Amino acid sequence: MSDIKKHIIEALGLTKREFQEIKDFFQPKEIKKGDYFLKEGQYVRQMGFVEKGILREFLYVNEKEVTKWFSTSGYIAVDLSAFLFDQKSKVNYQAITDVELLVISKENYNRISTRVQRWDKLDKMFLAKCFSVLESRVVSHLALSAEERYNQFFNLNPRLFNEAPLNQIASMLGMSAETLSRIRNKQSN
Amino acid sequence: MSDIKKHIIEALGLTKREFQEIKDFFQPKEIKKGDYFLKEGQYVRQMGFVEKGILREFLYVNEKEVTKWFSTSGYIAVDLSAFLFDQKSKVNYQAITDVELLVISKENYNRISTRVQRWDKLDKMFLAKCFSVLESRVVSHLALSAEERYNQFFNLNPRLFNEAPLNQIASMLGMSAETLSRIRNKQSN
DNA sequence: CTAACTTCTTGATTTATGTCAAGCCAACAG
DNA sequence: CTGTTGGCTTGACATAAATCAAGAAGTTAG
Repeated sequence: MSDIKKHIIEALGLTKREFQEIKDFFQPKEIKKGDYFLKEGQYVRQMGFVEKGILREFLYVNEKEVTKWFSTSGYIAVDLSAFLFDQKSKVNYQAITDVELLVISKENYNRISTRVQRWDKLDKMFLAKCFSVLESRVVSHLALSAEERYNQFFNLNPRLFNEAPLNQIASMLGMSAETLSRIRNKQSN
Repeated sequence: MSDIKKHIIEALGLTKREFQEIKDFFQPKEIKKGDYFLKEGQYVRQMGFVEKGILREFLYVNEKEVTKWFSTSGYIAVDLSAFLFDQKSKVNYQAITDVELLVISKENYNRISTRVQRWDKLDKMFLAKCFSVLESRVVSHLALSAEERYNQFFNLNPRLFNEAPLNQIASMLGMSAETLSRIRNKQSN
C-alpha cells in the first residue's frame, strides 16, 4: 500500500476495507514547487491530502503576508470552513517543494457517508484533533515567549526547519525572521 | 420555547422536531458565581450548553493562570478533545456570574445519532464553526497588535467588557491588564 | 564564470508591551 | 461607619521583540 493511503487511513481512522470502498473518490495530483493548490477568493470545491512535500497556507492581513500553517504528509490542504459552507477561500496554498496530493471533490466528499457508515463520526473525530492543535496554538500565544513557542514547535516538527524558509516559519510562529534567527543561534550554543 | 432551547437549536442547526426527540437527554443545571463546572484533571463526562451567565475557561501554564475563553449563551462549556477522546480535562470552567446550563452526559451524547439521523453531520458543522473561530484567533496573534486584537474582540462581544474582570479579558487577548486598561482609555478619547 | 537573487545572520536602534508600584474607588463584612 | 478587599488606572521603568541596515553565503540564470 502506498504511503499516501497509509496517511489517509491513519489520519481518518479508516479500516483498510472502508478505504477500499472510497478510494476511487480520490484523484492523485502533483504540484510543482511554487505553484498554487488553492488561491484566495476561489470557491473551495476540493480537499487535498498531502502525500509528499509541503504546502504553505498563507493569507494577507493589512497587505502583509501571514503564513498560517505548513501542510506536510498526513495533513489536509483546504480552507475547511469555506469548503464545508460553500464559501470563497480566505487563504492560499502554495507548494514550497514539489508536492503530491490526493484530492477529493466536494461531491465525492459528501458521498462518502453513503459508502462508509461511520464516516461522519470519523470525520468529526478528525476535525476534533485539528481543533485541539489549534487550541494549543492559541494558548501558546497567550502564555509563551517567542523562544518558548519556537521550542514547542521545533519539538513537534524539527524537519520543517530544513525544508521551509525561515521567514515563513517565523511568520507562522508570530515573530520576525530576525528574532527566529537569533533564537536559533542561541540554541545551537 | 425557552431561550436555551433556542440557543441549542440555533447553534446546532436542529429543527424543532429533531430537538423534541432528544430534549430529555439534557438536564438543566445551575452554577453559582465562583463555583466550577469542570476542573482540570477530571474526566470529562458531560458537555454543557450555556443558557445564561458566563463561564470562564482557564488553565495554568508555568504556574500562571491563562484565561482561554468566555462561554456565554449559545456557547458550549467542555474540554472538547478530552470529552471526545475520554481524557482528563486540561482546563477549568468557573462561573464568573450565576450560570444556567443544559448538560448532556457522554452516554446520551453518543445516543443522539440514534434519534436524529443527521446528527453527526450537524455536530460536525458545529465543530467546524468553532474551528473557524479558533483559526481567526490564531491569525490575530500572528498579524495584529494588542490594540487591533482589542478592537476585533470588542466588536464581536462588547457586552463582555462590562461583565468580566478586565485582567481576565486581557489574559484571553494575550496582553497584560495594564495594556488593556491603557488601550481602553485611549479609545474613549 | 559572473551577475543577480534569495536566504540568513548580525549589529544598532526603536518601539510596543510587560512589570512594578502607588493610589483610587466601589463593594462588602464586621 | 470603618476597615478590608478586589478591580482598575496611571506613572516610571525594564525588556522582549520589531525594525532598519549591512553584509555573508548559498542558489539560480544567463
